Amino acid sequence: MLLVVSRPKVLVVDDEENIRFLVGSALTVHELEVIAIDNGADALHHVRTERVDALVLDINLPDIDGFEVVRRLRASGWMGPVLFLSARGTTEDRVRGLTMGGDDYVTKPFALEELVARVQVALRRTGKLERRELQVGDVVLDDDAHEVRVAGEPVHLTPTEYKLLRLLLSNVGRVVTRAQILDSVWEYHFDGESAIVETFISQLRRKVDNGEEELIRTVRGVGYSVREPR
Amino acid sequence: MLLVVSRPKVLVVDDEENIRFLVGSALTVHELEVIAIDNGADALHHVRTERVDALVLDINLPDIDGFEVVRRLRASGWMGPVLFLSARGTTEDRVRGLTMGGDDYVTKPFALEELVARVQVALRRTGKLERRELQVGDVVLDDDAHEVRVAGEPVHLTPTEYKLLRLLLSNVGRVVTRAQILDSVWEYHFDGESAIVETFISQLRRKVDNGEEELIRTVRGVGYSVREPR
DNA sequence: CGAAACCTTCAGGAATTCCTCAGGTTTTGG
DNA sequence: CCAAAACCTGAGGAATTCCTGAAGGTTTCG
Repeated sequence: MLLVVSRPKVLVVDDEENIRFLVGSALTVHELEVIAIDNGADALHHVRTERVDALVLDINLPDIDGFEVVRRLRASGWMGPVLFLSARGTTEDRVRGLTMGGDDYVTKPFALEELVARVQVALRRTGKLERRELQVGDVVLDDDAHEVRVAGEPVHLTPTEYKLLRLLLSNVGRVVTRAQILDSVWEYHFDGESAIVETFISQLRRKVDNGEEELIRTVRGVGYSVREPR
Repeated sequence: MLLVVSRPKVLVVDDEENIRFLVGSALTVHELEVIAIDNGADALHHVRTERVDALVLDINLPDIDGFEVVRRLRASGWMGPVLFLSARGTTEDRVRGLTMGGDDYVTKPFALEELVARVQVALRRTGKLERRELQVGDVVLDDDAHEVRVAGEPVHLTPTEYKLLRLLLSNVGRVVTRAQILDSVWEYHFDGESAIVETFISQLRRKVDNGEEELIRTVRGVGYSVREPR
């Protein structure tokens, strides 16, 4: 296991207490250090005086406009990734225009999960966070690139296929029951009669399970499992 | 037989007496040590001062929000698994966003068995609980992988064969009567004339009982038994 | 708005598993 | 030693479970 000497530090800047709390909690739970600030001036000051690895920044701030904050930071040499928050519709075009240099943006309301994921991607791109990969045999699932490779060759998976493969790979050596799959990949909390799991397993196999030794084993009457090959 | 020096310790935090009692009992029955606490502050204190291997945590606590509890624990370096409890509907989105990093959540009302299962899975993932394996001689039945190995080599069993072997192995040194077998493996509650037990015992022997010393002994007029070899 | 990508259901067919039956083998008791 | 009881085991049709392609519906994206 890795000893994390110091966690990546993310500055969350938003004037809404609620957003700060939600985003802050989400990032903290995912093992990031968080500083929450409610205005542009303090944000500027903080980035200039302490190490900050990424910025989550509302565009509409009470004092300095979010874009202006970034402009000044860039001018003073800070090159970290920025994730803009903006209300839907209002500034989408501007955002698109102004966030080219590797920066990103999400519109409120947003899914926390997605925001966390994007922050992590940004931190990994800048080397502040390790890459996360699941590998079994010659199948690699790269969570950052959101990409799957089989024997080095990229393979296109649909979102659901991806989730399913991810679930299976993160349970190597363990059987994943159909109920677990339905619960985790779909949101079914009931055990109805549906062949949907089979259908997707079938598709996954076609895409990922190339020949020789089968990656996804059927455990009759129980579910499916991926076994580490010898 | 293994001498368990110390059982995994699970902290149950919920302000409802009822829930604490139910969850606590269920976990205790499954050989886990349980501490029940009814507020966030005490929970924090306990985790920081004593070894705690997993947390079952209500989100709505009287003092500190469940997420906040986890946030603080993570900040102080505690990395154990957390299973959140939440009322259905109220916070599902937030929960989903905040529990990606290996944490889990169940919505009330929940099935106790499912909760216990999830806690056990979490503890196994973090190495606090051993794999569920039954072993006699060179036959190993791995309940997680749902797999049987003989002298290291995987052997394929059908679901019924698996259930039967499991029953026999979990009764090492004891005779399992035909009635018990019919009752447990099949749903027969009557003792009709049926050679089905013999048939499956026969198949099991062929697959699992490799030569030298027989694993499954016949106890004439009674049933079958597996004896720990010297 | 239209096209493309994706999700879901369904149904026929394939594969596996179950279970009865019947004949053989071993054990027991007198 | 013999007969009866108990057990073993192979075979095959029935039942279950799983696979997979096709088609229709929904969502996403330009």
